[in-house]
Amino acid sequence: MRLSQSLWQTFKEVPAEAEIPSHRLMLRAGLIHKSGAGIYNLLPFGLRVVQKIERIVRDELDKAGCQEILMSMVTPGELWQESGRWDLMTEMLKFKDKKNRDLCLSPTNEETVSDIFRNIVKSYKSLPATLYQINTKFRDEIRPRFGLMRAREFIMKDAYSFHNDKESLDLVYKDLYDAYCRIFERMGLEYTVVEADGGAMASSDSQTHEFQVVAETGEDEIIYCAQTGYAANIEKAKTKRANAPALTGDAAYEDVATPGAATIEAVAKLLKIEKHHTIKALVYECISGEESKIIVAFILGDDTLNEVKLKAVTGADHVRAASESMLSLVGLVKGFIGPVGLSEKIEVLIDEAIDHEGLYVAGANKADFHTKNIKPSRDAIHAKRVDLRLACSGDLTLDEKGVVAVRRGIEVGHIFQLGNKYTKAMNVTVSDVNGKPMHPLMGCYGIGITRVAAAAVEQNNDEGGIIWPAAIAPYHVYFASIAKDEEVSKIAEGIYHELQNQGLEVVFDDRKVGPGFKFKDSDLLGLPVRIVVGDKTWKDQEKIEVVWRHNGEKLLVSREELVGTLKAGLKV
RNA sequence: CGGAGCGUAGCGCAGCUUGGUAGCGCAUCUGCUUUGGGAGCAGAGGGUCGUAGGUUCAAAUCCUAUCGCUCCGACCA
Repeated sequence: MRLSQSLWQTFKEVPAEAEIPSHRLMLRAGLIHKSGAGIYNLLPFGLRVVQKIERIVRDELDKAGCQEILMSMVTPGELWQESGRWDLMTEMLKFKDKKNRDLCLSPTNEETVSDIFRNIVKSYKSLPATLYQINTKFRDEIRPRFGLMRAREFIMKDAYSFHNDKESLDLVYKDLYDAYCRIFERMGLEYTVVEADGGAMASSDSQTHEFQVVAETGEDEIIYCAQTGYAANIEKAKTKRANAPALTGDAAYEDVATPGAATIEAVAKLLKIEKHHTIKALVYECISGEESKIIVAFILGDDTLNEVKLKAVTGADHVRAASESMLSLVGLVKGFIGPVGLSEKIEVLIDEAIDHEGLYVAGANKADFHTKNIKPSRDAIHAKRVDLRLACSGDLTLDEKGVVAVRRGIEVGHIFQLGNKYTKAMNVTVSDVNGKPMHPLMGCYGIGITRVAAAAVEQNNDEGGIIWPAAIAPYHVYFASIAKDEEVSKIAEGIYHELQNQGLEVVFDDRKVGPGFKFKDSDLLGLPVRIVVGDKTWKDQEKIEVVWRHNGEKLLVSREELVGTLKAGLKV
């Protein structure tokens, strides 16, 4: 590919809108172009990256026995009404056609694939079956951001499997898990597989894993233990607190005056105790459908509540902190809420990190008073013990064999066991061995293709620009011809053709610009290797300069050695 | 949806306080000279100052409304 005849423009200056490295660099390197909030066009080099990613995904999924299909991007609303998600999926872009029929742009495709499946598959003998597609998705995110990282329109690979029983689902789930590992390994990305929360997609107790590309700018927090290998999304992570023993004894509880001490900080200071010897009350409004109820959650004074866990425990669709007016409505005094003397009508949860036999200080349920020597097993008998605390750096794993740390990650893949949630809702049945209808079990498996491209840049860049892993780089070689001499220019032309004939993907920079300009563009675009043919090195020693982008290693090779050197380094 | 900020040439910005001929750098085009880390000189093209009202002799500038974009939060498979 000749740059002199290509549509490619790089930018020295960064568009003000771009905040994170991948977004900045992809704009500057001329890979993408923005049309609107969260809506991007892929330019030639950007598209090639996406195609490279897709090729790896297809290859591994086909090997894993999946079949590719292509589902319509526009879906009839009735399918979503059937599954009950028409009103639940708030980020779905809905519209009507000329005949006033409901339609939407697919944010995901469980409904469509179920519809296909129920119309085609009749027997248990056809199972298991796994279908996938690589297609554009549209999610009308409340806040799109970071370029391709969280765009509204994006390309996703989504796969769906159908099974007769749990064993079959487990097997295919494992196959896809392994395929995903191979996919991200082949792409040259540093990733972690973490346990995750099923969220709105599946129930919270179903098996689900996220594939997270490790990067500082990631939107997700991951709890990771180097010693034991434990890894989980912080939303899901279960850990143990380290070194925070409770006070012990048998003293009866008693109220103490704590005027104005409405925060844990103030109470601990006033009573000269550790924060983890206090119990903090958090009041939440838990909303399920039309109904909402008030729940009081107790956690240790210096812990943070994990709202995803709360949501899972209460089975609510949404949880949110209760407003002050709601507190007074149910007779709670903000800043002085505690388990003793609390109305039995209020549902109470107590975190497992609180020692049931320990002694704690908590609010006395009246202004300016706290209660000390509260022993949960004796004094908080209405409270249901559940895991609510947000894991944090320094915690121990549950088996106490390792210490965990927090990392940030970009979720590039997510696999779920859906069970029969959708096959039931959509009435998908096949005949079982006895000829009776049964609802197959489902699994679903996603990879954000365009997000992978952004994540790869996020993980691999320096001051000069992008450093593409060879497997997903738009081209293999950046060939800067900086020859002025006509003879040497001809040699460069010859080398360009030779490389192409050898199957190497070459960007031939034959533009009439200075060498510095070409080197800067080369670094910015970030192809794995740059070669340079110039008058000096060629005329003096008939050598070609080879520079590897990832480590800056520079060497001079002869024309005979060139192809071998490149192929060995690129592993192609 | 709550909070903050920004809309002036393709990109980055100045001008706005105190109303009076729309500017700078990069990019683009032409010519000449250059060529191993974003070259130099000379010249050129490109903007109804987001949009719509209003105030005024006069609005990029003041007022009102509206649209768009970005960031933080809420939210998010």
